[in-house]
Amino acid sequence: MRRVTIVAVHTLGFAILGLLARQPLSGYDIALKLRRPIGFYWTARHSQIYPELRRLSREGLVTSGKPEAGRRRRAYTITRSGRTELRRWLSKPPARPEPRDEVMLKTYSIWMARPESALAFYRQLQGAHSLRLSEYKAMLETLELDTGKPRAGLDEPDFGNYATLVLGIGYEQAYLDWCRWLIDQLKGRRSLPASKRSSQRGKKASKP
Amino acid sequence: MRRVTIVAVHTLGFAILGLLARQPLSGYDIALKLRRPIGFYWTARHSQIYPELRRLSREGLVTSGKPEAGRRRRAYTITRSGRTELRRWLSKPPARPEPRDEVMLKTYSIWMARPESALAFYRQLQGAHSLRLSEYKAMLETLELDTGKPRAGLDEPDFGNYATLVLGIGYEQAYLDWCRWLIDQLKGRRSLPASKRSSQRGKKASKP
DNA sequence: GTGCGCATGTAACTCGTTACATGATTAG
DNA sequence: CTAATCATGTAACGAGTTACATGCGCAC
Repeated sequence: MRRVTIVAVHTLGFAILGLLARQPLSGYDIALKLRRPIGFYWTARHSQIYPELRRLSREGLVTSGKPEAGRRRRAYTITRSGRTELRRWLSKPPARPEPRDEVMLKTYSIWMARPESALAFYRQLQGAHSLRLSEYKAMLETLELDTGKPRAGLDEPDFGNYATLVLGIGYEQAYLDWCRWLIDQLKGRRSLPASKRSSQRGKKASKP
Repeated sequence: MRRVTIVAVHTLGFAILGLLARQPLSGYDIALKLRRPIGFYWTARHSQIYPELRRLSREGLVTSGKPEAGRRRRAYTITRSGRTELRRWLSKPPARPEPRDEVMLKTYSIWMARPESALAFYRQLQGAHSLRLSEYKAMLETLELDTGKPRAGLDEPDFGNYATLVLGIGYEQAYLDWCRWLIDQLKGRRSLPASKRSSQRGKKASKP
C-alpha cells in the first residue's frame, strides 16, 4: 500500500535536499554551502534555512537526531522519501525564471550615458567577470582528470559540480567577449561581435 | 543655486525612466514594453507600475498631463531631473545580483537523476534556448546595417537594444553549447566542453 | 576573561506576485 | 449589443532580506 502525500516544497527546500543527498549537515553547514559553491546560482540566509529545515522535517523529507553530545549542533539527514522527492523535482521542467538583470537594464539606456562613464562602468564589469572566470577555472581543474574530462562519473556528486562549472565558464567567457566588444564600440572601434567572428562557433560541439 | 535632493528610486523606477527617455508613454504602454523587449531582462506587472509612476511623479522625475481628450489614458513624460537621475544611475556599479538559477540547482544534483529523465530534461531545455536564440537573432537583424554592424550610433536608443541583443545571443549560444555537451555526457559520449575545443575562443575578440 | 566563530532563532520590512475590481473604447 | 482590449487601481499573500537576539566552546 502506498500513501499518496501531497508535498509542497520550496525551491530552497530542494537546494537543501540536494546538499543533504551528498552528506548529513547542520543548518549552519548548509548556510555555509549556500554561500559557496551553491551561492553561484542560489542563495539563502540562515533566517530562511532554519525554518525550512523544520518544514522539511515535518514533511518527513529529512530527519534530525538529537543534538550531538555536549554540542548545540544538530545534523540533518535526508530520508528515503526525501531522495524520491528530490529526484521527482529534478526532471520537472524548470519554472521560467523572472529575469532581473540590472546590467542589461543599464545597457538598454547606454545611449544616454556619457561615453567616459560608460567606459569606466564596463571596464569595471569586465574586471569582475574576469575574476569570476578564473575562480571557476581553478575550481574546474580540481575536478578534472585530464583537460576537459571530469574525474567523476555521471552518478557521482562531483559530476554535478563539474557540469555547473562548465556552464559557468561558458557564460563568463561569453560575457567577457561582450564586454570587450562593447568597450571597443565605446572607444569608437567598430569591431565585430564575438558571436559573428567565426561562423562555426558551437556548430561542431557534439561531434569533435 | 542648486537644490540637492536625496531621491531614492527603485530599480523598477529606472526601468521606467529608461523607457520614458525614449518617448512618452502611459502606464499601460509601459506594462507592455516591460513584457517585450525589456521583459528579457526585467519584468513588472501593472500592479507595480502604476504606484511606481505616482512615486516618480511625486519626486518630479516624470510629469503627467491631464488624461487625453475623452480618453482615460494618461501619458507620462520624463523631466530634466528624471534624465539626470537616470544618467547618474547608469554609471553606478550594479548591485551584485542575487543568483537564482533553478536549472543550475538541478544540475548540481544531476548525479541523482535517472539518465533517461535527465536526457529528456536537457533536451527540452535545449529546445527552449534554441528558440530564444532565433528570436534574438531575428530582432538583431532588424537593427543591423550590415552583418555585425549596428545601424544606430552610440547615442541613439537603438544602440541600447542592439547591445543587449548581442549579449543575449552570446549567452544563448554558450547555453546551447553547454546543453549539447551535457547531453553527450548523458549519452555516454565523452566529448570536450565547447569552451575547451578551441584555444582561441574569445582571445581575438577586440583585435580582428 | 574576553573575544571570535559556531549555532540557532525570530521580528520587521520590502519587493513582487496573484487576485480582485472597475470602467471606457472599439471591432464584429 | 456584446465581447475583447484598453486602462487603471488596490488588497492579500509569499518569499527573501536586514536586523535584533541569545548562548556555547575554544583560543589567546
